[in-house]
Amino acid sequence: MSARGPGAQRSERARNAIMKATRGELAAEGYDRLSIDRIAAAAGVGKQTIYRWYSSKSALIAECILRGDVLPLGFVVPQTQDCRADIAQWIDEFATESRSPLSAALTRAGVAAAAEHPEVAARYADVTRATESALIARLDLGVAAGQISDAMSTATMTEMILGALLYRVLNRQEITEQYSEQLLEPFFITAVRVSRD
Amino acid sequence: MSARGPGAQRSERARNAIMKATRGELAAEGYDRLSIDRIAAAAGVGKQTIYRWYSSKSALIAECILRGDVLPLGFVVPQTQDCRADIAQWIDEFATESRSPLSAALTRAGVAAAAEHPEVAARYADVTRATESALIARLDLGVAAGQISDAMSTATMTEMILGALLYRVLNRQEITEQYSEQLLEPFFITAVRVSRD
Amino acid sequence: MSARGPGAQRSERARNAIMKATRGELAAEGYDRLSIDRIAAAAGVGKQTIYRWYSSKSALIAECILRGDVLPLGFVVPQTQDCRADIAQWIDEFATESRSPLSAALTRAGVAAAAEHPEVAARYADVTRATESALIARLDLGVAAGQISDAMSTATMTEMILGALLYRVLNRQEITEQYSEQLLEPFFITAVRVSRD
Amino acid sequence: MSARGPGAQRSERARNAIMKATRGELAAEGYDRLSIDRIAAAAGVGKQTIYRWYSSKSALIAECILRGDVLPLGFVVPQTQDCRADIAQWIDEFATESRSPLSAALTRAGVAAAAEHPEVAARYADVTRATESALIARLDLGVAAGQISDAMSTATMTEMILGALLYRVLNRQEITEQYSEQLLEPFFITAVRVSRD
DNA sequence: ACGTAACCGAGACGGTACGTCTTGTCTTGTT
DNA sequence: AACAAGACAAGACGTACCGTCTCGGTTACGT
Repeated sequence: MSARGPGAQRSERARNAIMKATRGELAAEGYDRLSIDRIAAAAGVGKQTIYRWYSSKSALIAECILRGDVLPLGFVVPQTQDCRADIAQWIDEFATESRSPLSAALTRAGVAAAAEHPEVAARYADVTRATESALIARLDLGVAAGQISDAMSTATMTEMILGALLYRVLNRQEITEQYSEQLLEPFFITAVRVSRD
Repeated sequence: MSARGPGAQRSERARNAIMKATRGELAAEGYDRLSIDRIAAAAGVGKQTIYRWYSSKSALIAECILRGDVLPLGFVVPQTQDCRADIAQWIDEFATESRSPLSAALTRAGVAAAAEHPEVAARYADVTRATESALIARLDLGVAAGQISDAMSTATMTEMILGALLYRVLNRQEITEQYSEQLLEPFFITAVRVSRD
Repeated sequence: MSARGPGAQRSERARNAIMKATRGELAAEGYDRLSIDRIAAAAGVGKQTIYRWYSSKSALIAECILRGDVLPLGFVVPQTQDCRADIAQWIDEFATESRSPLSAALTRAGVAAAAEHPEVAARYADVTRATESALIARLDLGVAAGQISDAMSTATMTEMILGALLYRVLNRQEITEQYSEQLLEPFFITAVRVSRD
Repeated sequence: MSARGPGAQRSERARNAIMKATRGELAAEGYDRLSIDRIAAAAGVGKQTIYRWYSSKSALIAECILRGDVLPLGFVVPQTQDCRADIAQWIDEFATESRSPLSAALTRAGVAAAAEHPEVAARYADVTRATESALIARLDLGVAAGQISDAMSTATMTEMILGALLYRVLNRQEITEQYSEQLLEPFFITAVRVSRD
């Protein structure tokens, strides 16, 4: 029946159960207060199975983040004609997700973990880098199209946008629609602005 | 004259020693891994003396933040004629402070604590609010003086600036001078920009 | 009259309240689990007032025992013509008292304290010695009257009787009337016995 | 073969080390003043390993008593022709053991624990019951052989003897040879006595 | 009559030990 | 071999008391 050779193969069932349980614990309890025993019990898994694959609590969270289970950054940046609308849509998706208490709790837990542990921060950076790159690429196109001023680096723009969004989540403030819109205001050369000048 | 009933008075020496030791632990170990036993020992204080006044580890960190011992936000925003230079100077001071590993570690620990615990977040907000208000006030003057576009809220500008700065600290990236300068670029109406339009 | 210098006199109210509260704690909680803090609170007294007069928990219990508040040994041994009836009556009084759960608990607590602390044992001995002496004296009269065999020491008889009674209290077994009567059986020369031989 | 599911089996090494360390603490410090932390350290065992198997300090002492580590009652009652000599020998063994300070301290600690905690008292009773039964059985043979008066219950005789012996240990008085001998005097029908009547 | 000294209730202090919880390792038996 | 279960050593957690010290305030002697 089994396609296995000698010795059991790594159980994908166990891996997924661990990830799911970790995500649940992270959301419910936060980063500290998270208990490996509880994760093992919830996943129906022996503790050693966790420690076999993850050397520590931080490594476990790191993997969780890397899989995209924690930070709500997995949205695709659209590529229409309208640069501002594309970025705005990505921000809206993030904002919408962040309004779910569970997702916000996960984000905070992930940030806390990254703040505390360099190894988690490294994984965290892998994920944010992907998102940053996508946003930067889209903004670069906007610069090329003359929709965005080239007076500042698009990388810095991205950090300002992501920074402001995370700042709101960490401070437990809602990311309203108006707020989202305002984030783009300073970067785009608008008709209104041009005409006013 | 005394405002309290009978019984020994609270020892200010103990309180200060606890705060100082807590700060040291935060910087050295981070928020989790922080040990009350070690703080008590370092402060030369009984554990109960800590627990008498702070109901939990989080409450202790919260007080530490409120006293301004953790986040490097205590700088005064200058009030010269040049709005951009004033804000830039505040950012430079923050950036300089953030280059100290100890200060960066403290900031990360504080953010992690705030991310995890609403009560810490509340204290954290008390402190950041003061800084935000000062920056907003200065920016508002800049708007009035026509140095800044009124197309977006100064509060949002402030959050974008602080968000970007914290984002760098959390990601363990240095806040370079160029980065600092770029943060102001999108908000100020410059001669170059005007002429280009 | 007073041999003391200036200053407030010892508060008899406080002393009594402490003794009463100690007795209550002993009966309710037993010897360990007894808390000076709780005694002070129950007595409406500062802790220092307890420590001023009693150097330790044991000294406090010792005083409590010495005042006759703990062991039910304060009964007078009657002196009628009938030695056996006199001793039997004393035993009955002890037995009756020992059936009160509170009194039995106090006795057990006192024995536990004496077993643990030589200083308590010394006070305990002061109290038991008085009782032993009274019983020995009455038994000696019985020996002189030919009612008791002189083949063994009356002191040992007394220890066997008290030992058996305490053994029952410690083991939480009731001291029944039959048991009390049997305790005297081996020591008295009875008509029945003489005639049978 | 195994009656248990998967998982590590209870470590007999740990159990024995705990018992040994508890006995040591009991003798050295007495029942109160006994510290679980110290026992764990002395036994080279985690505290949780103690609490996993013993719900409380009292339960730990109870087990210690049940294993015969505390009360010196493990001697066999001889069965020769001479009942008085048999009982006398058992008493002598107890008396000899009780002269060891360590053994006396253990006895006092055990009695104190039993006096304070019903659960300890129950285990204590399990142990004393075995000894009582053995003594009663031997005394019953003596009654059948006409060496002992049947005027009183042999159970009560046993309690008087054990009570007197414990009374001496608790009061920190030595059990001398004369004292031991006198304990048997009232129960046995001697030639002298018969002739006197 | 008044100051001085010992008392008092209250309660904060530096500590010890508690009993619980979590971590990461190790062992046993099952799949 | 990989797994679930779970015992283990280590040690941090927050709680309860300990015995000492300090705070204001209150007697009650001795001058």
